Amino acid sequence: MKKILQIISDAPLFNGLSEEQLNDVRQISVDKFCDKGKTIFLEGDDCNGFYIVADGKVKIYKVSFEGKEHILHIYGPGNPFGEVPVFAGRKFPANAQTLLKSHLLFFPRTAFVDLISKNPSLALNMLGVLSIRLRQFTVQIENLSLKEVPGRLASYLVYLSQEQGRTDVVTLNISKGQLASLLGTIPETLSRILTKMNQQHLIDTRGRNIILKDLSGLEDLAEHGKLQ
Amino acid sequence: MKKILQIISDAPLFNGLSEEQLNDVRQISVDKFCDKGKTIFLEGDDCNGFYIVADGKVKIYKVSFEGKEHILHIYGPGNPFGEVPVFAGRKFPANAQTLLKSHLLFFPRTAFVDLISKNPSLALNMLGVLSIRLRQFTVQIENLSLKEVPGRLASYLVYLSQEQGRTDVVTLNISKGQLASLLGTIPETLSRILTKMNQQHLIDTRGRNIILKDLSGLEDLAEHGKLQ
DNA sequence: CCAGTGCCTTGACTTAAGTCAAAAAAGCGT
DNA sequence: ACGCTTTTTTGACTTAAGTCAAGGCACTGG
Repeated sequence: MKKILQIISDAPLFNGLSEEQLNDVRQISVDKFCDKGKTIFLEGDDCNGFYIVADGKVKIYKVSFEGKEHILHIYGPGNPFGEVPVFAGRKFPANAQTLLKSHLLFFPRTAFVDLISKNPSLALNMLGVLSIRLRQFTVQIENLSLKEVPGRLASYLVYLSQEQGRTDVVTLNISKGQLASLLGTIPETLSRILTKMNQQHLIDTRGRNIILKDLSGLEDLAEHGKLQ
Repeated sequence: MKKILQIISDAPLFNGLSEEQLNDVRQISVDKFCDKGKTIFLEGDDCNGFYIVADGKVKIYKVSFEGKEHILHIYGPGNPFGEVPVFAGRKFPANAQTLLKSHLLFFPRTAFVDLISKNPSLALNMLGVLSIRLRQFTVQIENLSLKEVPGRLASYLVYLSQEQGRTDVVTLNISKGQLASLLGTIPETLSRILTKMNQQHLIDTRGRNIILKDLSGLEDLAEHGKLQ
């Protein structure tokens, strides 16, 4: 287990804070250890603070009345989540569950708000975090409403390629079922589209490794939308 | 034209600020008058500040490669927009255009960041604004990926009913074409669904006035999704 | 090594919603 | 009130993607 102060100082949210400020942050943090598959909160739950992933993986998701699930984000070490109700009303807007055994840091609402009020740079960092989220959501909404599933998948592969710094091959760090949910579709459809992309020599799937045989073709598909 | 100070003190973003702080805000604001249909910024444009609608109406939207448009928000007096790049990178994530002749207040980036650094309550207000946006986006994403168009329309009507404080009738303040774009569909589909809802005595459309004949039926549809 | 479980793929079918085209209705300025 | 433009509706058709059901694959633990 990494030292808490180390985790905190590595998190983008606390970037650029002084030693003293980091210590203040540490003072108010509370450790929480969760097994895989543990529900952290549910949509509509009252919120009295937010979390940062110290270790492990967490999914943030919505569920329809029929039980269908749409994953909004998957967060790993250093990522905060559940901040919305800290600043706007008191209820969580979505559900959170661990995908792996995880170590979380919990920051109680009032103590954190006090801290932000006293540290302008922490406030600006938090504004940055929320703004980046908003930007990501605009992309997600654009994908959902203006692109078809092949375009969304291509976008995701291109994004992974940038994320992992490779143009030849990418590795999925989630299951294909979860990927389907993240792309706003179902596993069957995702599977069929992967097959089609294989046939058209855009990619070559090897389990969770996907060989990018035609990155510019994928970029094109991500932009213009139509497959085949 | 309302006095600038009045507009500023009415905006939720500046709620609870002192007389002096409001004056500081006013000092850095720049007036901008736009005709109807004027593009304020385009996705990818460099940003050096954000706006508040003083008067008029503005749409924030994304455009697909084929030119199809999805409206993310429609903002009226008191609403800020274009804040994302102020705190996260420098480019606008979407397009903005006036729907009416409008009066905007522009806040230059650096001056505003200085102001926020000195006024914790302004920082908290801005965090609140961004958090509310995030919450709205989670609802939009849920609607797009987990509900069909009838469910989205029903949600919107229920929302309007709450917004306008009436359970018997609501008034659209945008065209049906714009509503279609806001719901992530096209005018033809929206029109067909309105006809169906009429047939099932859920509503009764009278131009831009929609009589809610069965609000609980609409709530049910918004929740469970299926029409007919 | 084999059974068992969960994950992924494939096939046949259904359906929601998009496209294209045209008509009808509603607004708007003169 | 008139003609013009824009918005909305309707119809016939196409298509992307969902549903349901079955089968294959792959990893796990005994």
